[in-house]
Amino acid sequence: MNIYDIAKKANVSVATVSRVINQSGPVRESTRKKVEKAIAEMHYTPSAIARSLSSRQTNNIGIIVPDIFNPFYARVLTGITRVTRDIGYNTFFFNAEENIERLHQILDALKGQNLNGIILNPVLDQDEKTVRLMKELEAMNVAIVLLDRDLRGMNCNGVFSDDFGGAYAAVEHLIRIGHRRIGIFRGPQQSRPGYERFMGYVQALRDNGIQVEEELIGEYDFMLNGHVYEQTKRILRKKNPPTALFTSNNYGTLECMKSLLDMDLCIGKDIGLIGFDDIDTLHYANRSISAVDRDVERMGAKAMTLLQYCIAEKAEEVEKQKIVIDTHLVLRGSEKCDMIAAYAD
Amino acid sequence: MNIYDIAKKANVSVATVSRVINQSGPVRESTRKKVEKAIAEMHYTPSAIARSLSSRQTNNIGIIVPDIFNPFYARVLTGITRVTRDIGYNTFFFNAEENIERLHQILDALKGQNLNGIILNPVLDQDEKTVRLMKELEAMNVAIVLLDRDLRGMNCNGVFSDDFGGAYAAVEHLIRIGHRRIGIFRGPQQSRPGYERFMGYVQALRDNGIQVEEELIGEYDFMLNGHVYEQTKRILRKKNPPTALFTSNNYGTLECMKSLLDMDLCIGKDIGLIGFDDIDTLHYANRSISAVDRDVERMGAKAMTLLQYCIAEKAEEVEKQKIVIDTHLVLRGSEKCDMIAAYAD
DNA sequence: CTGAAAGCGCTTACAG
DNA sequence: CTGAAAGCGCTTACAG
Repeated sequence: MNIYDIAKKANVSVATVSRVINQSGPVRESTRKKVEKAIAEMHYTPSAIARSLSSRQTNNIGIIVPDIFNPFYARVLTGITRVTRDIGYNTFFFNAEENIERLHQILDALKGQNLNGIILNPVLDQDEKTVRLMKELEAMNVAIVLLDRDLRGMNCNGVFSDDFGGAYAAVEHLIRIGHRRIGIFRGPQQSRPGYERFMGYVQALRDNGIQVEEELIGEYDFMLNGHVYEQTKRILRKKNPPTALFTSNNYGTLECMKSLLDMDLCIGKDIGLIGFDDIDTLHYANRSISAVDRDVERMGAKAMTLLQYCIAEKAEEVEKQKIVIDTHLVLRGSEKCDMIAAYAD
Repeated sequence: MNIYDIAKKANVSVATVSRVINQSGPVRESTRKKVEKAIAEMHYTPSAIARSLSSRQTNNIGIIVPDIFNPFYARVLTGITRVTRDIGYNTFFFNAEENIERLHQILDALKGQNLNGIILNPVLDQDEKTVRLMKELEAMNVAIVLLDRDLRGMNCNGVFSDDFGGAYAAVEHLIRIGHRRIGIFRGPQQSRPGYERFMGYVQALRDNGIQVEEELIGEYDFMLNGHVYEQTKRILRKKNPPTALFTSNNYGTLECMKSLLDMDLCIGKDIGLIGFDDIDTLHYANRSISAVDRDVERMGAKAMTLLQYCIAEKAEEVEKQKIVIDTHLVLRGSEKCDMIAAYAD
């Protein structure tokens, strides 16, 4: 069944049927009624495919995340779909699984899809092929918004969080309550969140006259693979161990916590700990960790809203926007350490 | 740029270009080379939309989950996309947010999309409108596979887990180590997982000559909304409280655990606890809970494989398949209780 | 092995 | 306010 069947049944032309369906152009009230009746009686649903082909508008967008299993991205997705559902967009979902080649494949396949826009959480912040593919997509008139992670070599719209400010606030707080030796597990330095969070740490130390010490710096790839677990042990075995630790994402926090617990250290007493990104599940286990938090669903929603704006404007002339979402420090006691309690204000 | 541009450039007809792109029909080697060269030089990507319209094959499928924020579904999604990526399908993602009206909207919108198939995790197991919409979709030749939850009134393919067997094994184990008074928080009884898991509990008790007691049964809607938290308190305040509790999903386990911890009870000592579905995060907090576990990614992958099979067969004559994935009991000590240690074998 | 042409189901100027 | 017709970019018998 197609638009011709409806036209015949309602005794009008397909142009008229199209007009009532899309509310494009004028239709006499009585004609509209007839057409609507025919549509209802025949349970007609217009073909989105045919519509897309002739109108050159798919109303589809693509969302690419690096790891849907990380609750952070599940939350982002919730925020995004909460907006799309209201504006009638459909969402193609892709999980790159933190694999750069997989991302390339996805982007390549997307070229033929005629999408209105893409929200991308890049796997790597620095990757020529990603940039090349994104530029091809952009040239095909698909709007692009970056989320959380940046993409060097590509000036484009994005929604990020105040990674620097969040880390700075956390470390500054640790200093204010008396910590002087603060360790950090930093993320990849070629990635915006990894770099900015580390810079926030460095700046907070400097502003308080504390030297940055190599041996208090651990590094990992933001994954859940035991790196932070091992490094936590190593860093605490040093002759002059830190009294507090700062981790750069939720996975790092989990591993660090596990490591401390396995060493029989009491978090918030024997050692202070603040993470980046809150971990809900821990509240139910009464093991909450202080954290730099942000409204992740809002980030997703903002990204979608920005994308929609870009699609509407379409003019390449429009200034690219970088939206930065605030973070806030949530303190729950895990930041404390008895060893330095005397200094606390 | 379209297929005509390529045809012109390669000095062949569009039919030939189409043949080399799709490897449909014979093409002389030298001709193929010419066409491929033209495609490469012009950076041509065929339009998936136009292709879909003329071939009546979108190669798109839809995935509808009730709540992407629940790690269970994030995992399912991982399993699904791990298969789709290999077979060139694109995935429309929808999050119903446990809202039945939202699901109806989604299903309705999907009618025009010409999907090859849908994997559905229904919001409710019993809902006439869902069934009606699914049947309409089925009539439009879209393949359907149910996941985890069932849909009454609809005979269709599905991938489930052995809810009954898993619950039975858990409760039987509790009995074997000496528990006689075992409480349960059961899920919605109109839902397959809710009902089957409760039946497993009932059967295990009966088979061991233990009476099912109303006052040891709590009920909730599988959501994270405080119901189980409150009921745990209430059930333990009874004159003759249970020595062990069984929860019917991961959210219930979290709330129950929190409630027990807030009452200063030591899980695995003062009271036994087994949940349904494992909660990874708790391992990092050294608060692991024994659980009925299942290979969720595999469930997702199986669902996608089954869907693919249905799409390929297409014949409505093919028998509907209900695949049931095994569960296994993972014991970590939380099931124990000192009060009944004497009975343990 | 290759091409001409109809058709997929819509939208959209254009004419009236 | 309404309709005839071209066009969106492909695929697919059919003919040769």
